[in-house]
Amino acid sequence: MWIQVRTMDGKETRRIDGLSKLTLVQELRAKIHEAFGVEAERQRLFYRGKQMEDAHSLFDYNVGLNDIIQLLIRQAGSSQSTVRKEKDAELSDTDSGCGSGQSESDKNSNNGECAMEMEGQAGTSTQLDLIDPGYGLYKINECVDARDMNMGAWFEAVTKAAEEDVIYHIKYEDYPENGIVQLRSKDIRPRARTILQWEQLQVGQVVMVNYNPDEPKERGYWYDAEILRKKETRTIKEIYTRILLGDAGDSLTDCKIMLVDEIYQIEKPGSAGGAVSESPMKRQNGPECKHCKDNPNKECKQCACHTCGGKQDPEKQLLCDECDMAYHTYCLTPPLTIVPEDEDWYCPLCKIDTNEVVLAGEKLKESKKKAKMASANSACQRDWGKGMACVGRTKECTIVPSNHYGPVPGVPVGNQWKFRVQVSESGVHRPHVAGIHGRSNDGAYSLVLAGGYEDDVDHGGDFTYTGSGGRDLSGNKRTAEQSCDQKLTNMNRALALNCNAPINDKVGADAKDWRAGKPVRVVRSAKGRKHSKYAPEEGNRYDGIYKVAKYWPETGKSGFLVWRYLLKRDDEEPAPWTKDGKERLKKLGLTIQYPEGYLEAVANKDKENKKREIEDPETPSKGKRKRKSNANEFTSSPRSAKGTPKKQKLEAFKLTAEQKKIIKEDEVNKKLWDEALLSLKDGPKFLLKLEETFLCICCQEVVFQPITTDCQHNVCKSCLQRSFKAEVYTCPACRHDIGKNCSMVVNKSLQTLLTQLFPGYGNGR
DNA sequence: GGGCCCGCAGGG
DNA sequence: CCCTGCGGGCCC
Repeated sequence: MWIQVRTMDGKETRRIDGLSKLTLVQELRAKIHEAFGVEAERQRLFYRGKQMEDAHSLFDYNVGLNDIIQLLIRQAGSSQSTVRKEKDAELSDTDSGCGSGQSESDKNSNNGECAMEMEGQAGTSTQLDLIDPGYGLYKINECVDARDMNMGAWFEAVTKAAEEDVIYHIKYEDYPENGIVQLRSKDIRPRARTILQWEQLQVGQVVMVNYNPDEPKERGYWYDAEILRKKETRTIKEIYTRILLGDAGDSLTDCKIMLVDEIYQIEKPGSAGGAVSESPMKRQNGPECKHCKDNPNKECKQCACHTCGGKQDPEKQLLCDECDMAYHTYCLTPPLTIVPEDEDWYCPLCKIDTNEVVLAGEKLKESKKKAKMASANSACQRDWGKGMACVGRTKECTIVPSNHYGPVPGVPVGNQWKFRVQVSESGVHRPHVAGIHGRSNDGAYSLVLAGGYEDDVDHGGDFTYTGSGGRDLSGNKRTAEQSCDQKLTNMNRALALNCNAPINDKVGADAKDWRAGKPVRVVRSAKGRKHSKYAPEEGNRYDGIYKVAKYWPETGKSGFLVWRYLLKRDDEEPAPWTKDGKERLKKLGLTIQYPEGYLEAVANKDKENKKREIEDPETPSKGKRKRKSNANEFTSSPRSAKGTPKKQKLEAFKLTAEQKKIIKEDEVNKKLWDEALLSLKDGPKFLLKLEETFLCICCQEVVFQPITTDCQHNVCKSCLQRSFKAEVYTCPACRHDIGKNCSMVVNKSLQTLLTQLFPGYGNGR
């Protein structure tokens, strides 16, 4: 498998090949060193906002195919705090220290960066008299938020002094030990006090959110963030953001915000007019200690004395230099009477037992789901996850719902994909492995012919198909020999329901009028070539709509009962193996599709193998040979795919006369239509263009019940209503004032067209 | 070539 | 949550 590594500033992105799911972060670092020339020690790696630690694998972090990992480059020869920080990062993961994985050095990071003026006075300072220094935007004793220069998070602070309007002397309310810190005015702003409602949150907006880079599911510190996506269903509300780490442009992309009802508006400098002396409601940071949640009355062996758990006598607690645990001098055996003067002190556990295994085991303590996975239990010697067998989807078809019958708009008969996961992404056949997609009390939407059952007969225009089940799949298998009778349940029942006849689970049924049955999308896989000459040469091909003409139980070759189905083709688009069909494929310029970046990965692998063979020509191990032949097999086909005639004129997408008429009627969207219609020449791709053109900015799907605004944007009626409910009366796309009294008339012409071109797309909305 | 066995996705 | 499954790569 391969991934992308991108520098934090987004300026450089390189792909890293030859990875497996079991690749460790330290191994990845070596490859990044090769690709970027950045030594492992200088790399800070983030995946979905989470910092990656050496001992873990890509699988541990759920890194998927072609995902992006962000690289933050440490300055070479940076101060001790860097080293310290790295140690903390490791500890944060073992959960041995304090806090929600937010290291002590982060909080103190101003130490090295800013001049400090120690002031005897401690404690928080609210309700003090505001003093106007005579210049600048803030008064003395004003409640502000101040940025920590190293981590980029904002903390509640109070101004203590000012020099001109450039430097403010501030004091962090929760970190009196930091003393007085000098900051420039750009790193200070009025204390956040406005919580934004869900409806007020818009894509592109920059707000202040709570986020924890080490433990994204936990409460953390307060960062500025740009909203990238909003997702809302009946039960969930999700916001994905780009976390901004200071003003150097560093950011963490695709960070999911857990606390969506604690998102603050960013106050403009000077907006408080110096009026804020009483602090607004205190914002909550993540607890320093996950175990006791910072409860001072609770004993805690994690953040307080590791022996007694007591929090008293902090000055008598010794910190172990290995595990960072604290021990009262008097809780040790034998007790110490004085604090030792040595630089390093190791606790009894670390001194005796430096075995890391326990810690490593703790590290791998993952989510419940992961714990149940086979790879977590079995010792798993074998490598896996290098290829396309275990990858997840990177896209999802939203143009039609998953229970959609009939063709998927924009996917012509003859469309071909290398892997099943791509077929799933396209929406044509969603299950990853299963042959039938359906619901047992509704019907089947699609099936795949892959030669998995050898009693199946394929004549192209019709074929017989065998149901699923009746196999012993224990041992985590996906297929096996028939070992018991199949039942007409689950997917078998679903497929039977497509037949135009009352359901019968005893003897099956014949359709009265087979064409009147529910449509099934049929995909043929190259695996079916063993038995069928209609199977494609490579990958999986969409062959159009079939109907279930009849189904019946039968004793299969195995001797067990199986359910069998006769399907007949009923599609106007010609089948890919017919003369017409072949011509059409040419006209549409259809070629097999590979996952993004797949061909490069194969090419790189090929190169690697060749190189290895030159370096080591005498001992080509069996494994190497095999891999090489595989790679060649892959690379040869794409070449022929690329060789398709380029100048061949593509068949344009055809709109009906009526559709053309309605487009003219949709005058308010003339500009958009004019541009979209230019893509008619691209055939089925026209629909993709349309999808893009009429995407609702709120829900990120094709607009449903569209309202066309004066500013010529199209938004779903329900999305706009939601916005109005929150008393936001501006266009979600451009902020143009729509007016409270907007009548919200649905653009009927547009709705008619979209329904025709994307049948069923609004179902369930 | 063939057995083995992994996560993902979906339904129930 | 659990169960199922006409993929697909590893390794003998």
